Amino acid sequence: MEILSLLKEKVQTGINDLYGAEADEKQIQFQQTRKEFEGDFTLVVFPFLSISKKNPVQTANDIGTYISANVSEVESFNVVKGFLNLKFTNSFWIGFLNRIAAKTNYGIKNEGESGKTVMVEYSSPNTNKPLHLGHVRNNLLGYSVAELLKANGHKVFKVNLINDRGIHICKSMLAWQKWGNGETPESTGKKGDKLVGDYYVKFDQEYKKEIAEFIAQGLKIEEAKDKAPLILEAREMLRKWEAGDREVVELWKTMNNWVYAGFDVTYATMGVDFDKIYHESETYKLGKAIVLDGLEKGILIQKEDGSVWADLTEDGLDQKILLRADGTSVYMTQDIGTAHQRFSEFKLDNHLYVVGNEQNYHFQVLKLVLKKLGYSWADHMQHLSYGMVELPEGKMKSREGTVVDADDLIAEMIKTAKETSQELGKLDGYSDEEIVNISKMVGLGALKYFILKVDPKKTMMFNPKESIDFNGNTGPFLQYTHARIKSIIRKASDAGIEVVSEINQNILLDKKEQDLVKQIANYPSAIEEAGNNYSPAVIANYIYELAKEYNQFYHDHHIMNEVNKDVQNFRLFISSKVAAIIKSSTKLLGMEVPERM
RNA sequence: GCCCCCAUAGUUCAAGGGAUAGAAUAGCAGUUUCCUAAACUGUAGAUCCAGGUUCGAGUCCUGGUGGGGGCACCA
Repeated sequence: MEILSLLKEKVQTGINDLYGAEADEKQIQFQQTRKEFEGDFTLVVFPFLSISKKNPVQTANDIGTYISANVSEVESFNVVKGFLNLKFTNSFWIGFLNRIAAKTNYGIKNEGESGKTVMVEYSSPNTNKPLHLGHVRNNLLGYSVAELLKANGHKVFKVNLINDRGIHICKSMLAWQKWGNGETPESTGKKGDKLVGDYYVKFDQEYKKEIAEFIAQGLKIEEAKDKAPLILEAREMLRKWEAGDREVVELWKTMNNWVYAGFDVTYATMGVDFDKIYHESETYKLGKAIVLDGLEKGILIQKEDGSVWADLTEDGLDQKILLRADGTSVYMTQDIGTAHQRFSEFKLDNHLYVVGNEQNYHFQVLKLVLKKLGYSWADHMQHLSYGMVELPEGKMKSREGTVVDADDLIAEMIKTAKETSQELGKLDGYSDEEIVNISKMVGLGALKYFILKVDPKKTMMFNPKESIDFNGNTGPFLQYTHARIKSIIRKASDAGIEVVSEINQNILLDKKEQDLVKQIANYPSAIEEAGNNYSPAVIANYIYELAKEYNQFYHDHHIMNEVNKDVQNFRLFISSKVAAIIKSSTKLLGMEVPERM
């Protein structure tokens, strides 16, 4: 808040006046006053004791006296130990509300306002199997972070780099060729990504059988894995693909298109989108020229077999291969190329990669290699390294059938939302269309909030046996709060009462009302903090606090029955503001909120 | 073997070096002639262990224990 910078300034001059010494800006720490104490903002005075040469209470009293005399917005102060609690005047808070009254998009900056452009890469799936819960976290995070960056005024490009080539795709293709009997999504009624995924699993099963046979014949595991006919065939298929073999390329196109159609459905239900989609089949050769250039300049090294490496041992890391002996690229080479391509194509101030923390080392190396190659923009690459989603029995493993399928999970959430609504009788008398819409909003809202409220960096736990809650600190709680407010506003409107655009300066706010107004005032800084930290969790926590405050206010105060018109106007006004903030903040999490539920 | 990350109520999550470590859920006890009880109120319950730095440590440092991830001419 603007008032905070004013306070900091006054503290500085105050300390100068009182003790004749300069206070370091960093020493001036304001925090929100805790609920159990009287006040709005609190200054921690411990850092000034060496300057004041007095005890904490005396020092706090000195500064408090100075501030309340010199800042008209400060009504009173109190001191608890080394903490100076400042209380603002009633009219300060009313004034604040009147200042934001006309703002239709309070707290949100316009995209482009900051003058910065950011690229956010997220999702980036493989085309050999359907999306699972891990991808869901990635997608929701990527989407939400992109929205947060927009809300902070940046121009944002959302991009997806689809991994549509490589040995894993060939495995699905080969299995389909051998055992598919010409099955298609149409003939089976299966989603394309599911169908292809089934053949990926089929390959693995048959491959394992071959390995087991070889081991029974006395081969070592490594050797068996390397010599199994299926893997040899898959490699041959990859070779043919790279050589442009028509039949293989045709099959590859067909099956990939099945997968894309399936992904599109999942993306659409999750509500995520992209400004641009890259395909690895088109980018995997990028980077080779850059690497060869680096070799020529002596930044990279070449081994006897002709392979090219980056030597990072001086930086405490290993050597990293960048080109194979046969001159082909590896993953890292491609990332070097795509990064270069993007920074050349767009004027990017920042490039964020939303990728799991299992790839921390990869990104560390990527940045380092790019810097060694002399690209200063490498410093503007950020890895949003998010934690894994774990199940009670540990990591999800597709081979062991413990993956939580994205489509199944979403469908389950929507179904539960519908059942819960019906049990509570919430949707009685609603049209089928409304019931479907609201169930979708609530089910997805529960899922999205559940995932996004956790700090992205942390590993999170999901227990499929316990369905995601709809009570307490949940998405539906926020939606319910919104719907309740909308209901009041409708009732008011029916009674001929509209939300006012200015509040009477003379009404007195009680404690609960002040708490609510303070939380409203925190919205812009919550958006900034969430953007700076790439953390939707910051927003999630903020909305929850806001909704909780509102529900308490709602419980204790009447609106329609309030006889004092000014007070009624005020309560209707903050209700409407809270609803607007819930709507705009949940949107940053990719959630929708219903008008009623 | 080497490197990185994590450890908070029974459980799932919060806490920019600052006050008495917050919520939710599960448990217990309540609130509906009153704008939606998917709500509200009360109650009980936690910083892995041992040292250290600091006026002050869940947060920083060292060591240990436990868990996860990475160390491929896979992507």
